[in-house]
Amino acid sequence: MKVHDHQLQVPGLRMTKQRKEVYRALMENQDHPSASELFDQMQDTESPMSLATVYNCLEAFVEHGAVKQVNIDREPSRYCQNSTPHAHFHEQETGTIHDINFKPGTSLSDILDLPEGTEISNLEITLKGKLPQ
Amino acid sequence: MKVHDHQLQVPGLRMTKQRKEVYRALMENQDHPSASELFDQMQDTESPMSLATVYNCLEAFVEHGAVKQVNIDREPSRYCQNSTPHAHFHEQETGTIHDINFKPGTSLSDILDLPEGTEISNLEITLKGKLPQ
DNA sequence: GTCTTTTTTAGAATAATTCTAAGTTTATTG
DNA sequence: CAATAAACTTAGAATTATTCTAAAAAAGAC
Repeated sequence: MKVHDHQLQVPGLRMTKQRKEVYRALMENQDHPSASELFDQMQDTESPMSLATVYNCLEAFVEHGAVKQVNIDREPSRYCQNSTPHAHFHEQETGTIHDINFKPGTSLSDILDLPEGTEISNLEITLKGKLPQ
Repeated sequence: MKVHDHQLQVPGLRMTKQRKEVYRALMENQDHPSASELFDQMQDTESPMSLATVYNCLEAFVEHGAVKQVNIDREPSRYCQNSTPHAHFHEQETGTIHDINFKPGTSLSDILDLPEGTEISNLEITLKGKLPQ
């Protein structure tokens, strides 16, 4: 069994060789690549694939909750291997995207004036600005 | 002086008749229209205008901080007359977008694990789900 | 009024994403 | 295993929100 093989599974999803490669690329990189950046990476693997397939794979992962799709402004979607709830910080100077975790024990309803009984199925928090150096 | 005329000003921005109409439409409606919805509305006014102009006007308002551009998923941008910091709730069944205010005295840094000294220039919070009837 | 800058405009261009329809792979069933 | 069905991949076309272009119109400055 190769290193990392145990990670290359998404429950309920058939893992074709294309999906494995896309998933591996996402898991191994800490940045937030776009579909076309992933497509470029895929050309150097054992299973180069079409851009449509990259999109198809990503869509399947997102639908299965294994990957998060990150939309900032009208820029191309980016994809995030961290599927737990978290926020994104978009550093203005570099364009880098950082994951920001919630403080333990807190939740959005601590600061938002939401009616009682609101059911949240999805949330996206994006900050833009400058991180200290 | 007509009703509402006093509102039709954006500091630092020349108010052409096209901009006045777009701004009025945004201020008078509580929904979050897209550029093309605004374009349609503009056809019934005294100064029907091109779609490019609607986009130009909106861009100017957003740059001047008078209007907020709301991006949800990859849907067309929507525009929000509420330029103060707030969140957006996207009701799944109807597609309606509601403004959600912050609880007084709270801020995002109450719940997010941000490094000290972080400068936030912009934030976007979008929730999706169901509001109680 | 003349000059300069800004704005508007129609239409073309761009680009991320989705669609289509055919081919390929994988799973299932007898 | 062979046959069939279902799911996946693919190249290329289509879609579509938005931006760009270059020329005309409007507004402001002098």
